Amino acid sequence: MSLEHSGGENADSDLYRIRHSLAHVMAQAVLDMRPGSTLGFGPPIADGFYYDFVLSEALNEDDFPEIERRMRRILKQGQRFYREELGADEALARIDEMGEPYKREYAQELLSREDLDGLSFYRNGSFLDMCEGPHVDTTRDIPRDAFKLRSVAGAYWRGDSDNVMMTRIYAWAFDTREALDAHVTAFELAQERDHKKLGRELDIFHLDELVGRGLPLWLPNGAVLREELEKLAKELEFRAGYERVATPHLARADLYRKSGHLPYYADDMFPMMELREAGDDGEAVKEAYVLRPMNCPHHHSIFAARPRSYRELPLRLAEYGHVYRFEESGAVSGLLRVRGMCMNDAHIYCTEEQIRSEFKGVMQMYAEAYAAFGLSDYRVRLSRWDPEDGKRREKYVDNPEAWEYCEGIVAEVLDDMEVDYVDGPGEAAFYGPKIDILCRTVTGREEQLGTVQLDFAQPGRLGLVYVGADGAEHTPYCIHRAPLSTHERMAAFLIEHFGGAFPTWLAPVQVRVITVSDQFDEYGHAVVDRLRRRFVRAEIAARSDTVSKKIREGTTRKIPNLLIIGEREQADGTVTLRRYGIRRQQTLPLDEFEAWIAEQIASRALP
RNA sequence: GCCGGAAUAGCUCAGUUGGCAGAGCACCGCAUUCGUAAUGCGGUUGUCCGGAGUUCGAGUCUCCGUUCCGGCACCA
Repeated sequence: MSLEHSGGENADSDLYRIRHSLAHVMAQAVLDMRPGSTLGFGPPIADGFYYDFVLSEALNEDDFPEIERRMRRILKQGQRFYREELGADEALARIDEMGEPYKREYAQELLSREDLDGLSFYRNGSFLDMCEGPHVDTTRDIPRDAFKLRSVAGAYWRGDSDNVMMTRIYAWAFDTREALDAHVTAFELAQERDHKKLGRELDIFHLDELVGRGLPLWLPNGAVLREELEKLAKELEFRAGYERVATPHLARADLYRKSGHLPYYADDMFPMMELREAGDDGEAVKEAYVLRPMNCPHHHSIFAARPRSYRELPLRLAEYGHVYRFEESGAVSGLLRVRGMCMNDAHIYCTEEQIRSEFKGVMQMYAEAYAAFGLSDYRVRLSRWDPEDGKRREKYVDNPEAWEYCEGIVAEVLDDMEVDYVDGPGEAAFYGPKIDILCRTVTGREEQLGTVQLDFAQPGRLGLVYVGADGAEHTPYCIHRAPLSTHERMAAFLIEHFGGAFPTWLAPVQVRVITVSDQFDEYGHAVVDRLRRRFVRAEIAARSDTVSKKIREGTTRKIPNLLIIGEREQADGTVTLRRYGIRRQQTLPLDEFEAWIAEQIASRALP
């Protein structure tokens, strides 16, 4: 059994043994219910375990109570775990007896790969598994009330889509019932922050079957988020010496042929638009266009539009560019994976000497942007090519020296800046290594947010050159970067990160005025007018509801600042401020509030 | 794309063996003019995801498709 999934637990720990043993117990229960099923892997994971099966008859979540019942019965029986070590031939014979084709495949691989003399097996009750262990002594050592089956899912044998699709049953497992309950409660609480749920409740985006899968409609509140993100990016990029460009969402297919994208990525693009013309021998394609899946060829075309001098470098071309990718149907999800998106893109054309400082500049931009969100829970990955991976080898530009050189530069930058990072072999772009910023969604899935990529291939392929100080032509390097990812993915993360309670600078509605009765609406409107004149997104709750009702409504909409206005406030020219999540409120002169909120917004203060 | 599940009002959901499509919230109207998380009364709201089939009769059963959810694979 694979021990790759240590689940954050030491393999010798009690919890690891419990989870690992429960996987066997669950497999025993499932095999009892579905005789003739065969086994894949069944490792412990971060919050429990799973086991993969090729089932003789499908199972679904309705079967969970029965599986759990059988598991508890096994635990009660106190089945002892027996370890047995067999020599290579004996082991294979044993697996054949078991009738486990996938276990046999893996056993053979282990025996050939790892110079092992034999393999170990564990038996408990009627269940026998090829497994390295360790396990508990008896099933009585496993708490009966600290596990819970979670979901049933499909998973390819050994993670390869060319292999059989197995059925994976996930379960939570802990060492006490309290730990399990705490985990389940935390999980359910996290579901409340799901960007799909909050996106609907807070009127941020809408998905319409008729518009198309993966093509979100941004509602007024969502459009504000986009604008604020774009404002932030433009400020950071302006200060860092970027120039803005604007380019069309589509291009002639020839552009993508020349860039080399088309032959390799046609399947991931929307189908080509072909303009046909009648001729002598029927219709012929006159022109073909593609919806662009990336902005680079457009920006490269701007670079190539006229002769470039080394004096212009580094040339930094920035654009929030719309791109369209035909993501596979099963991949599309909320705002996280979409088919039409708007990317915080830029391409930096530079000399070899400038690579390091430009890369550093982009890394600093990340740090500044993420600090503005208070986003600190992310991992940095150095994404390299993997020349060993035969299946993927063809997707990389074949130039081992360039790979080695560029990966060296990127690693050097990270080391120089003392950034902690994880290694990501096989995660590179086809044209070069990259640094990716990975964040976790509320459901625990890790996704790539920002990226910086060092491209040693495309400029040459497209014939981009600049004239150097020596009067000769040179090929520039290109850095592709998207620190703020796409609006879609960034918004998804920020919605979950803030649980929908955005800081004032980012909030769709920054201030809502609540009048105690409509006698004070006139003053309320005056307050709103003054705030709006300073570009504060303020509105008035002008309904004849009770104050309680309006406060409840403002709070459930997670509006950061509620202003209560009644007789006292009107008489004194003050407002009473009730901030989101803070029960204590304060009354202050309107002037003072105006200055305060302007400062909150300008400084992008966090709550 | 693959495995499993789901789709009923704007939202959350109920709908029995196939027999008149419902509730709460939201929305609209009227009354209320209110000081800190739901004022009262009344009303509107439907391609029961789409198409085909079975049936005297389909929200309910069957088939095909679409979309969504949980995963896997993919993510230039």
